[in-house]
Amino acid sequence: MVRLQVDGRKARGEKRRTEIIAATLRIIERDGVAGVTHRTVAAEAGVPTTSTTYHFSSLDDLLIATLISCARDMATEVYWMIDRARSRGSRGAEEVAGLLAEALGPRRGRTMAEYELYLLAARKPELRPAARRWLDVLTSMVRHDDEVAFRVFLAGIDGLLIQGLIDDEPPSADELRPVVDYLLKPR
Amino acid sequence: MVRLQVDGRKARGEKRRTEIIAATLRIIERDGVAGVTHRTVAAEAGVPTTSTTYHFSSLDDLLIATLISCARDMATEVYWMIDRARSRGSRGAEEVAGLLAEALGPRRGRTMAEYELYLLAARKPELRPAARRWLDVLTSMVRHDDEVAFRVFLAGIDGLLIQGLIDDEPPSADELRPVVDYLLKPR
DNA sequence: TTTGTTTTGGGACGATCGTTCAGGTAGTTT
DNA sequence: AAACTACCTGAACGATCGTCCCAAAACAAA
Repeated sequence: MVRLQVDGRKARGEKRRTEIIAATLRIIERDGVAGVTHRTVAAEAGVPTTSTTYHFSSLDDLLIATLISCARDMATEVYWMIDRARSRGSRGAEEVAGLLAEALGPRRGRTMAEYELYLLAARKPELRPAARRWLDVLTSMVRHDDEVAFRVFLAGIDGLLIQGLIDDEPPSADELRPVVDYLLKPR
Repeated sequence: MVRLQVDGRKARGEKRRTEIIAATLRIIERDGVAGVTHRTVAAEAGVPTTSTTYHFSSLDDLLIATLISCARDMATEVYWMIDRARSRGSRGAEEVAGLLAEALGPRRGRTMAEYELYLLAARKPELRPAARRWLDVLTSMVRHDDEVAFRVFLAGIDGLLIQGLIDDEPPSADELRPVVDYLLKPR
């Protein structure tokens, strides 16, 4: 018989799976990948310890699933960033500078988590497609009048973010805007 | 009595201390910060486990000492890079592109270790001065005709490195040169 | 030599780790 | 109803972890 509704058991399982992933991401934001254990994740998600081993065959599996999910979110955020920046025309730099300041301020933990994905992907090849996704989204959305300038822009964004993470105080959008302007200015 | 020679015991201790730090760095290059334990470090250095706890009051202390030492090496390397790039005049871009390709190729493990320092420094404020040292060296050595262009250059270098770490194959100096050229070209 | 200081290293403690297992529950199919 | 499947979970195992303790060795100062 063809069932239109999904198996209720599988539905609950899938829901818990995503809850565990969300809890893992919260822990990475707070304590880094080093803080991720079956027990800390289970406690954060409010589930028994064995639940994380049931839904993920190993701790590595859990980490990989979490960071892939994180990368997917990042890609869609980049998508909407481009969309907004376009609608603001020549003030795209302001939009970008604002988002960078946000990534280094209120969303600092998330940004650190994303760069831990980067480094984990450097060591685990299976994570690289996920880590590259936001780069791919940007590349596919932007017109390439100048390939080199575009690569400089991508590298500059990454560099500003990672350098901003070790500043004692997160840089403001006003401090970032001239640099972003320089990055976006055609020549 | 004033002794010109150092205490032989302290000398040996200091030597073993640096050996432990070197072993720790090798482990970070190979397995990342996650692979660092008192026992793995001791085995790599060929010393008993308790030796690492004697010379470093905690595992955190060992990590901090290692990454500070790593940052100091990086700063002196940057110093000589600038020196060589200057002596090559307008071909400084070639020098920089070559060093980037080297950092992403043969010295890939070391580069990953350096960025793990970055992320550790993002979470541990006491590491930030060490992590910023190579930026400071560059900043102090280079004439600031254009502050913004210089900041773009620094960010671009960082971005190229971290993006190169998740490439399936490390980029060659030839691929990097146009981007570095664009970064260095005055306007 | 005697006394004091620093380094060395074997052994062990309690804590925490990843993972397994077996029994129990809830939902689906026949 | 029974049979089957998928999810849940408490308990526990062996391994490994950071760290401490203490006696021996090496060296310096008296």
